[in-house]
Amino acid sequence: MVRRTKAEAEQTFHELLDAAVILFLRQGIANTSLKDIADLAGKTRGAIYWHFDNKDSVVQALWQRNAETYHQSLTKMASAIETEDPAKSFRQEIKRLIQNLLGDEEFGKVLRIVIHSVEFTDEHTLLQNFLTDKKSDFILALKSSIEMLQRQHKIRVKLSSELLSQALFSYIHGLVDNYLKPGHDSLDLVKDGDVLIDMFLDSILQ
Amino acid sequence: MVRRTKAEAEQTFHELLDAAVILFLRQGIANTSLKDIADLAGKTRGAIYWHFDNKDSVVQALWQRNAETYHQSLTKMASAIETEDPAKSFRQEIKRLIQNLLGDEEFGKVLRIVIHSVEFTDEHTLLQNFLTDKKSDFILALKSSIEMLQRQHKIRVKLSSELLSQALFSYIHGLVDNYLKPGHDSLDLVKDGDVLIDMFLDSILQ
DNA sequence: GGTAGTTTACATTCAATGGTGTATGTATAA
DNA sequence: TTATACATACACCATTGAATGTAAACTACC
Repeated sequence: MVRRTKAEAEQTFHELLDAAVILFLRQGIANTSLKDIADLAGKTRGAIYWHFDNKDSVVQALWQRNAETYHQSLTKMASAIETEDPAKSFRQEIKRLIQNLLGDEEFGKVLRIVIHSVEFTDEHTLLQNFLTDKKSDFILALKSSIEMLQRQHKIRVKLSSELLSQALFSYIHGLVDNYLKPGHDSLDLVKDGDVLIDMFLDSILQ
Repeated sequence: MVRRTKAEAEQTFHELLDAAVILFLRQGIANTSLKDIADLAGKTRGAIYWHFDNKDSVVQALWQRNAETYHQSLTKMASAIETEDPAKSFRQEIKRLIQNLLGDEEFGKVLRIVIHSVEFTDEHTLLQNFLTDKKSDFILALKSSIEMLQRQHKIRVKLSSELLSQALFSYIHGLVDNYLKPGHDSLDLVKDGDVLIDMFLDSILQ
């Protein structure tokens, strides 16, 4: 009924996203209608269509709100480890990545949604391409870092940077997936994250 | 119109599943209606509701048709590696697991569907529980095998069997996920699967 | 600095469709 | 003759996107 101030509008934007997170986690993306989200946020679908194009764009907005900054810092990993002891810095960066996930609950929720509720099919949607690009960014950052370490002879394995980055990404992704998946015989990254990362890195780093 | 013979009925059962696979991979589970499946199979929804309870039960039937035997053999891993050289057998079993995936296209497709199209949410569905149990079976098989190897002092890392099995599962799952995900800068398990498995196992096996 | 005009931030309504589960029909195999 | 393997028909609701309405916030102007 009432036109809101710019600040209020931004708040409804966030309230809509907050509601979406709750419902996506609880009942999945496919099983959540835009009306569900609007209802929980105390708004109408009109508000949703004002702020977003459709359901996929809600998910994308969630990423940009709660994950994009972490993702950005991640893509700068290669230059971040140009220190006296790049191998050690590399270790730290990987662990920091996990710590970000553990320390920021909302980030974890968005990751859960993106990993466990977004369908990846042959007919790519805009959202799929968006997320696939994020994955590529991550792998590329790992690859650049690994190449830098290789030049400094800090890598003991004789595999290509391409393969090593894929392997490391797969491992991290697997750990995170396993950690975030509901149904709790999952693993406890809080307790064991550092050890698990160290184990893997020990096998490839000098 | 016509009542089919038992063999014909079994064939439509498979034709329905085949159509479901195609559509699930192409456009996702959520975006595929039962009518879509029936149409592609040249049947009607009546046929689907005769053979299955709902869409989720179609997915479950897919698993049972194309993945269950592999899964079964997998759960017997612990006893399968009770050989002269259990560490070597363990390596082989893990690699054989990957080879199964690479060698059986239909198995790969079902894995893709299960990994990339089934939503995992807080409100568990029957299908989710079904699949989560399969995951647990896998991890348990790894754990038993690892404990057996530990008793024979074949494990060099000092981590618990629980942790090691979670780590190995995560790695394998991550590799497979990465391999099966569409959008091809993915890794090539056909070429590099063995090397990637060896690298990981080298770091934990004597 | 008050006011007319414009845009914003939604709410409401509309139109159309699609999808599900079930119930019922039916020819044939068993 | 009965149960099977579907096809057909029925009833119903959910969801989407767009179109329209609207009051208040903001802007421009005198």
